[in-house]
Amino acid sequence: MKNLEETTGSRRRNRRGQGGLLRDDILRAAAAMIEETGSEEAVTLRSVAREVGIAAPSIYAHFPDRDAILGAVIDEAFGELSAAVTAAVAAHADPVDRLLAGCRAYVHFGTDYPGRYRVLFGRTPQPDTPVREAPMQSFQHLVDAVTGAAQAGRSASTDPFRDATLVWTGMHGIISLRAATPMFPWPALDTVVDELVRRLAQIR
Amino acid sequence: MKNLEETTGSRRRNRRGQGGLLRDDILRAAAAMIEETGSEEAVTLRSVAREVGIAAPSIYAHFPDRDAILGAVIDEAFGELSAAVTAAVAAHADPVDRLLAGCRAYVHFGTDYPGRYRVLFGRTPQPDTPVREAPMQSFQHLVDAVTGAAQAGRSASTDPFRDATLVWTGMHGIISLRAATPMFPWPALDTVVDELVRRLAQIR
DNA sequence: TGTACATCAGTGAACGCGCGTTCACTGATGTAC
DNA sequence: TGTACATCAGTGAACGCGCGTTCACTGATGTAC
Repeated sequence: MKNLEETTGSRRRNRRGQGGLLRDDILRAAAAMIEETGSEEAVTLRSVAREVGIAAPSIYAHFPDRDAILGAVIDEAFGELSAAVTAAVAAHADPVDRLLAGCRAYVHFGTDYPGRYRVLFGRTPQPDTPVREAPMQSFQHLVDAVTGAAQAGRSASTDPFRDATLVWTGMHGIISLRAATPMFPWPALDTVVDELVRRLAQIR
Repeated sequence: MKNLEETTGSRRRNRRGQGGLLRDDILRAAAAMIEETGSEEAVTLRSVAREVGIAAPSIYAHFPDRDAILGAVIDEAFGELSAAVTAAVAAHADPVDRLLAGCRAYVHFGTDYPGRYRVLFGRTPQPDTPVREAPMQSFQHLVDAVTGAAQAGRSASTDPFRDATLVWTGMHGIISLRAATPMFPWPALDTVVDELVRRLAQIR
């Protein structure tokens, strides 16, 4: 029988100078728990410590408090989302292909990692939350993609900002409504994304 | 100075036979707290009791446990949303007007009462959660509205189920993305709803 | 009309739990001499 | 090459808190006679 409380598991202490490795383990465990439970409430300082196999106070060497863990998970998740979209876009030259590929990558990230997507865009921010610049830059890339399609004569958009806003809204709707109502008979993901983006970005 | 713990406030005991009134007070308080805090975590059995001005165990006369309070709030919220949409639709005769009015009412409910909308459609359901029939019926009304517009020659839709799914997805996206990123320069709500619904329902 | 009593609408104290955080500490690892 | 020692990477116990839930209870209200 295993002692269930505060067990230290089989983890070996890191060597001198390698203390930072624990930070990565903590972030990995927190992200995994968000993905498994589908909510961030389950990510408590003590539950993360348990998952990693360390004593709860050991976390304070790497994060000032519980919120800092979640904040770091958010930063990392946004980096992953951004990288996935960028890579998908880069694989195509045609403006419409680039737009559609980026959108598919965005939606796939959201449906493949619903927990991580939720901490990014599924919560009402506290009034004192600072505005993050990175998402705004990514949105600008989407505006640019719609503009590019319009300039190539492939979109009827006369207001790329407005249409990019609609596209982003629609993609967010696909991700979060599917997560909220998994029993609904959803059609195949990629065809829905393509159709939605084509209509909202006025692709012709 | 007021005693902050477990104070009973100025509430008067209900008369015999009127015990059910407390149930309504509990639901009202729970809904108000969800709206104020923007999350359901804050709705604890004890915080609701505090808000109503009763002792915590008094709740057990009306709800078997904490989850039952939230479940009742959800049922009530869905009734309100459904009534708002039905009333809006009934005010119009033209098929496109009916569709747009219903969609506007849906989105307004979501943006006016983001907390209530979130408990309805903002969470990943537990695997054992029973499927609720009422939302499926409401979705069928949306399919009917798109079908009606198509039959009147006002929509190019050849697949009303698919297009109603897109419309629902888009409306959900408007509500939840606005709640998640309030600092974004969102355009006026009604024009966004109209444009989105027109494009996704293929109104002409 | 008076009174005993059943019922209803709650209360107050207590329980065990997991939480975030603090504090003083330990013991292996590397380094200066 | 040997050894004293500083440092690093953590630990274990404890704290006060709010939580959901239980239990035995209280006292006002209505009713039967």
